[in-house]
Order: sequence, then structure tokens, then C-alpha cells
Amino acid sequence: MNIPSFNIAAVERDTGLSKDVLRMWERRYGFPQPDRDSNGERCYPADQVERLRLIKRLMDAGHRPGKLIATPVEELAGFVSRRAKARPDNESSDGSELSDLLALIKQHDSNGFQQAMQQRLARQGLQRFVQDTIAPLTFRVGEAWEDGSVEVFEEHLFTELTKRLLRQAIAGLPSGQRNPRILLTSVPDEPHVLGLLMVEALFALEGAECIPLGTQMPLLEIGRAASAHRANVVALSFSVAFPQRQIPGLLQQLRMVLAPEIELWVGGGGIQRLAPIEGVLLLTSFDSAVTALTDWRLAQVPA
Amino acid sequence: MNIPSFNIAAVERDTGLSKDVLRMWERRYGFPQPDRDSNGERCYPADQVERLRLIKRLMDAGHRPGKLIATPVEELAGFVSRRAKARPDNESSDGSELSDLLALIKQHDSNGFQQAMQQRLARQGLQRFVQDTIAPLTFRVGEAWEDGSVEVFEEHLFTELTKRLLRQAIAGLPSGQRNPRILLTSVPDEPHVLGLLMVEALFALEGAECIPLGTQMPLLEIGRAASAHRANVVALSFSVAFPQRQIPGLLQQLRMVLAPEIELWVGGGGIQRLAPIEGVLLLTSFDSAVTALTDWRLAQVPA
DNA sequence: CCTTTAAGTTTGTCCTAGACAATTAATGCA
DNA sequence: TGCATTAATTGTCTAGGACAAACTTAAAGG
Repeated sequence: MNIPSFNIAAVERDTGLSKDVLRMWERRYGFPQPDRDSNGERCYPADQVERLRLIKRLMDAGHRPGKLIATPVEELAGFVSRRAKARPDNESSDGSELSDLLALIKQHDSNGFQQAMQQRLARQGLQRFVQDTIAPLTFRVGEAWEDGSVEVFEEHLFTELTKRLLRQAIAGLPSGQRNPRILLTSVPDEPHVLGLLMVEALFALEGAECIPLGTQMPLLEIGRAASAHRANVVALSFSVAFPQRQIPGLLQQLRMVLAPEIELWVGGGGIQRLAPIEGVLLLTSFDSAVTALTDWRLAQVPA
Repeated sequence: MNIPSFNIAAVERDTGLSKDVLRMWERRYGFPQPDRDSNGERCYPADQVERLRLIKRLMDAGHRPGKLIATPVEELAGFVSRRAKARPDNESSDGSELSDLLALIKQHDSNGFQQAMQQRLARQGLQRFVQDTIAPLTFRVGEAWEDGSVEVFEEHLFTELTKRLLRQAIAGLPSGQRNPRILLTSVPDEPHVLGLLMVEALFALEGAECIPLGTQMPLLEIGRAASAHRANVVALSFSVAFPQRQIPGLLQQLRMVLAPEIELWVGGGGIQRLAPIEGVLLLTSFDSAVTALTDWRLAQVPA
């Protein structure tokens, strides 16, 4: 019947823009400009929701809302990711292989993608597979998402299939009593798990005992879990999408919640430009993660 | 230094209670009653956050907020889940085996749990493992979470380990060109994936081609994904935790977004008490899911 | 006595509009 | 050119009012 129209809660869900922001933009910029139902409540037409999603995507890519909203829709499509722009086209032989993998995703060829990845895993071994295939490929997918050449559902498919691959690979590794005990999780509002799985694979390869708790653990729960599992280390991951400004406060709070003898390691795309924090170890690369593990073991020997 | 205190956004994150609700309760019931910082903004002490989390848990178990807030903290612990109360103690031999599995989780024995589950999988086969082990165990964990005998992080551990098991089992099944093509996902704000994995296992066993897109797909994206993957069926899952009242509206919207020849199947704990919806097939049990698949195939034959 | 209908409570979400702090951009000055 | 200060931008918080949907309880009917 009537064209689907969205109430403010639905728009928040579908765009990721908070109700406060939606109302504020309407007040300040005059967009969006939803209809009102009999009850005076906002009804967003589908095309405005679509434009909002585009704007959000470009904002995540580094653009500013004021400019974006002032720009007519047609021009918006021309905006390109800052990241993608900044990176020169270093199409090494490896880069083109990654492009092939990406192409499989864009063709929605799940089986082909899985086979190609399995092959690479067998060829490279788990460690190099994580560092040289999954990590750069994830980055490429993020870029492509930003510049609009990959749809959301394609990104979801990639993530889901890659998660399965990694979990399978991890399950194949030996387990048992190992050291240190590393608890892996993320804070609330951080649902991305790929980074955690990648680092879990590396840690497990190095002989650590990994305790994967999934994502989105409330801070107080992380503290309890660490005690209950007698963890030596709590490892968190923040994706590039996580609001940067919240991270320092979160880490300080968590540091206070956590027993002092438990180390706190933090990694992921979201912490690359972060100032150092007392009592928190920032892992800016996979190599630094492995180094952290080695260092921890060295520090234990004297004791 | 100072005791960790939470601003309203942090409390929303950690409790799942929206800012609006937090402010409303304060206005109506006088609880919570946060301090104010120099800027007049709410600062929730840790103990109030803790009580809010307890209240939220009991609300999810079916209690009403008005009563809960009026009740002193000590008594709150005595409240029990309605579900758990309703169910008589039918401790069959199978029930006690499930209790053993639950006990492993409570002892934080990941390896023991994984081994026990692997054993059951081998003994029962995938279909019965899903129906007779994973499903009732998930239910038991939900109950135990409601009555407080299982911590949040224990539930997370259970979920994570079970996800791995299921994904591994699914990966072991044959794949290729099969029918029908079923796209599996969930709507935004529905992060629970276990139900989807269970039904994916069943569908895959029956020879369907499953396209897992993970959770939390915006409605418009689900429509696009269904077209792009040429799906015959879109299958959604709603957990018991999902706000019931939103479901009918969501499904109607999705039905409009979706091409009419694509079927929409919906299952999960959240739809058990739902009124029928035009053009949507409600799967209230695993058996009905398998039946739906059979019926779909029968309907295709004449064409 | 049980079932259904009607009235009354409870509860969440939405509304407006103002204030301010934190970030980012732009200016002036060395 | 590089750095410090001012200015613009932008998100989040606050307050209290309104209302509809969900749930409870009371009343009426079979």
C-alpha cells in the first residue's frame, strides 16, 4: 500500500545516526525534513533515509556533515574516501590477488571465495594468511565500503565467511594447558570480531591459552570474567568505526576495574592514533602483538 | 583515585536501558538518583549501575519495572524467573546431562565443555544434536541467566564456544548448487546468531543452499541482498530478548521491501506468541522449519 | 464459575528548545 | 613557515510535557 516510511527509531537503526543527531540536523540544516503523522511524530520517506545512509558513509570516511548536507545528492556520489585517495595504487602482484578475492565477493560467489581462501591458507600457513591475506583484504573491503563500491550486505558476507574460516583454523590448533591465559573480547558498542579472531589466531599459534568471550562485554563483566578465568591478560579490539574520543575514557575505567596484575592489551584500527595510556599496552601491529607475548613470557621468568 | 562513575551514555551501554528511560525513571520513581558533575550532567555511581543491571535482568525475565524499583535491593535477589518457576523439575536423564554441560560452563572449563559437546555431536548426529542438545541447553542458559545463576560472561563463553562448534559442523557439510537458496540474517538491534546457526545447520542438512549474512542487516539491505543472491527465501531470527512489539511492524516493512516471489520465514524465541502476518511464515519449532522446506519444494514441482 | 469486555494504570517513546563542551578550521603573530 | 589563539562546527546533555500501547484490574455477561 503506502510507500514504506520510517519513524525516528527505525532511521536510527538503519543509519546509525542517533535520534538526537537526526533532530539536530533538521533544526540546524533543514535536512532531513520528514513528514509528520497524525500524532506529530516524524515519518521519514525512504529516499531521505537513503540519503542519510550515504551521508553517514561519507562521514565515516572522514568528511564533515555540514558540507555533506549542503551538497546536492547527485554530487555526493562523487565524493571519495580519503583513505582510498591517500593510498597510491601500489598494485603489486599480491594486490591484484587480493582484488581477485574481492571480485569473488562482489559476484556473491560464496563457494568460490571460500575455496580461494582455503587455498591461500594452505599455501601461506595460518600466520602469514592472517597477516598477508585477511588483514589487508579486510582493509580493502573497508575502503571499498567507504567509497561505495561494496554494498553493506557484501561486506557482511565477507565478514561472515572470513569469521568461519578463522574459527575453523583456530579450532584445528592444539589446545590444553598453555600460557599466558589471554581473555579476548570487546567493549559494548563494538561488535566487530574479525580483529579479535585474527589476533587470537596469532596468539594461539604462539602457544597462548585464548579465552574468546565474543564481543560487547560490559566493563564490569570484563573484570569479573578476568578474575573467574584467572586471566593474565585482557585483550581488547577497537575497529576504525568506533568513536575515537570514547576510547581513552573507556580504557581508564577498565584499567581501574581490572586487578592491577592483569595486563591490558588493546589493538585494532581504532587505536592507531591514540595517545599512550598508563597501564595499557597499545598493539599497533600484528608484530607488536607477538612481541608483547614474548615480552610477557620474559618478564615471568625471574618470578 | 576517584571511584569510577558513569555518565548517562555509559550507563545506557552497560545496562541496555535507554537514556530516555533512565531519565524517566529518575523523574517518576526517584531511582536512579545520580550525582551531578560541574556541568549539571548525571554521574551514576557504580552501585546504582549494578542495581540497574539487576533490574534490567529481572525485567527481561518478565517482571515489571514499577515493582522492581520499589523493592529494596536485598529482596531483589529473591525474585525468580517466571519461566524457571513455570517449568516443573522434569529432570529426565537427558536433563541431568544438560546440567552437566551447564556445570562445565560455570566452572569456566572451556576445553572440557568443547570435548563434551563434540562427543555428543558425534553420538547424536548433527540434526539431533541441534534439537536435543544445543536448543534445550541454550534455553537452560537463558533461564539460568534470568535467575542470576549464570553470569553474563559465562553466557558469552557458552555462546562463543557453541557458535564455533556449529560453524565447524556446518562447514563439514557438502556444498554446491542446491535448492532452495536461503538467505539467513537478522534485523538491526538483533545481534543473537545462535538461532540462525541452528536453523542453518538443519537447512544445510536437508540440502538447501544457505547464504549466511551474519546479524543486524538494515531492512533495505536485506532486500538488495535477496535480489543480488537470487534468494528464494529470506529467513530471519528473533530472540526472546527482542522487543516483541516492534516485530510486526518490522516484518510488514520488510515484506514490502522484498520482491513478492521471495518467501519470508521467521523463527526464534521472540515469535512464539506472535499473531500471523500476511505473507510471512512463522516457524515456531525446528520441525516446522523442516516442514517449510519440504513444502517449498513440493510447491515448486508443478511449475 | 468462567469468560469476555471495559475502564484504569503503568510504561516507553517521542516532542521542543536551550545550553555547553569538544572538536576542527581559520586567523593572527612571531 | 610554524605555533598560539580565536572562531565556527557539531554532538550530546538537560528539562518537562504529551500520548499511545501494553498490561491489570474490575465489571458485566453467559
